[in-house]
Amino acid sequence: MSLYLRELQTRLDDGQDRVSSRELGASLGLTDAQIRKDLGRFGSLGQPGRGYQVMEVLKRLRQMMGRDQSWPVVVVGIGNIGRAITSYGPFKREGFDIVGVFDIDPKVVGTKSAGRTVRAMSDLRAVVHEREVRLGVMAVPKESAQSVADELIAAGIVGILNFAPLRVSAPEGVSIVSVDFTVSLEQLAFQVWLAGHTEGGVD
Amino acid sequence: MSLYLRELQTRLDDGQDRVSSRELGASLGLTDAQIRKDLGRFGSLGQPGRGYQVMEVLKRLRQMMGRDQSWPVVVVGIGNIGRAITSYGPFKREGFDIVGVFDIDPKVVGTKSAGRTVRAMSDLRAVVHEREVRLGVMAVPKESAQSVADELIAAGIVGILNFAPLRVSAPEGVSIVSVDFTVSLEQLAFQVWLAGHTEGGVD
DNA sequence: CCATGTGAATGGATTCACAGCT
DNA sequence: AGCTGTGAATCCATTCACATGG
Repeated sequence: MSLYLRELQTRLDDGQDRVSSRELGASLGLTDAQIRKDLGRFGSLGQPGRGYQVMEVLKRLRQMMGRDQSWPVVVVGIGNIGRAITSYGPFKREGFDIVGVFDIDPKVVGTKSAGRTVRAMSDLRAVVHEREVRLGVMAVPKESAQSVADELIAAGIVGILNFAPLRVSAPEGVSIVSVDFTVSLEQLAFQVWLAGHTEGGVD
Repeated sequence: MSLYLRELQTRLDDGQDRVSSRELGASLGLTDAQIRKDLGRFGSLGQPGRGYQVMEVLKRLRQMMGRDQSWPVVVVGIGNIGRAITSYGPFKREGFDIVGVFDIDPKVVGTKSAGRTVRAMSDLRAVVHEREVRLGVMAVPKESAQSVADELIAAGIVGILNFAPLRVSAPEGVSIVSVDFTVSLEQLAFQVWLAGHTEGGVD
């Protein structure tokens, strides 16, 4: 769904002010009817015969998705992935503000990552409360993932972006979204494998 | 679907030799019927009254998904994400073998990443042909993403794992899987936002 | 005439329910 | 009893088709 935001933003940057469902569909790989259904959920924004006004829709979409505000974020686990995350440029532009980076390893605490000093987990609760942080990015090895998740939740975090290759469990009211590189690569390998085995015809 | 592989592998490592659809469902967040339907697609592997033999299913699943072989992989773009990828441990275990790392930036070419020397794009074709590589990981800025993708495809790559925040287009027969951190974070933010706004009741 | 919004139709996936095996 | 495999029923999402408005 946030793909809409990206596409509309791009078109706005290009100076486009109106767009039809057919155009959007072509860019996003969807049918025009699908676009209209999706946008229709946020109210009637389009003008029959003219299409949608990019700026209007963008504004409304951000509003509806709570994206008209800036989201403070904490990052836990400053290994290779954690460093990549803390220095990932696009976040800021999209309204995500990294307000603290943490690690459980005392050897890492005190070092810098993308200009930010890595803090100890004992500081987590204070930062979360002070900055009213609701989102946390967790880039730790799978062995410590569940316990770190528990710490995050205990500190008041209610949404975790998890990079560890396992399903972390969380109580009702806490959202988890996982990114798993291996799973993504496997999906890709499967698609490729399928493409190479369907020409011959599977049963 | 590859979540099955991961879960079953974990259970095998724990010394478990049989598993029921209900157990698997609980771990993966699916119903038992769903598990049976899915596994049933690969033939009748379960024994009524006894469940599934973990090793059997694992073997069969790998076979059916083309995962009984090792997949050579090239990585293009040795920035923060590229480095995280090249040093990401779980890949090797799951049968993905990084056989070459590349970058378009001459300043990066010749440096080392996770023990591997970064090579110039001009070497790409030779490596792909020699090692019969079909999969490529692309961790480059979005400005160069499409052109790098084209180079990969021209070199013979038929599956690209894309980390750039845009839809790269590819000809028929080439698979693209995208990982977009911002989109993932936005999904999370949306879920959290939703959870905080549905108790009060949306229209 | 072009494009939206929306009820109806379609298709696919998930769930139910149960027969049959151990 | 416990659990699989599978047709039937159900649900959800996408697509179609068209009436309506610019």
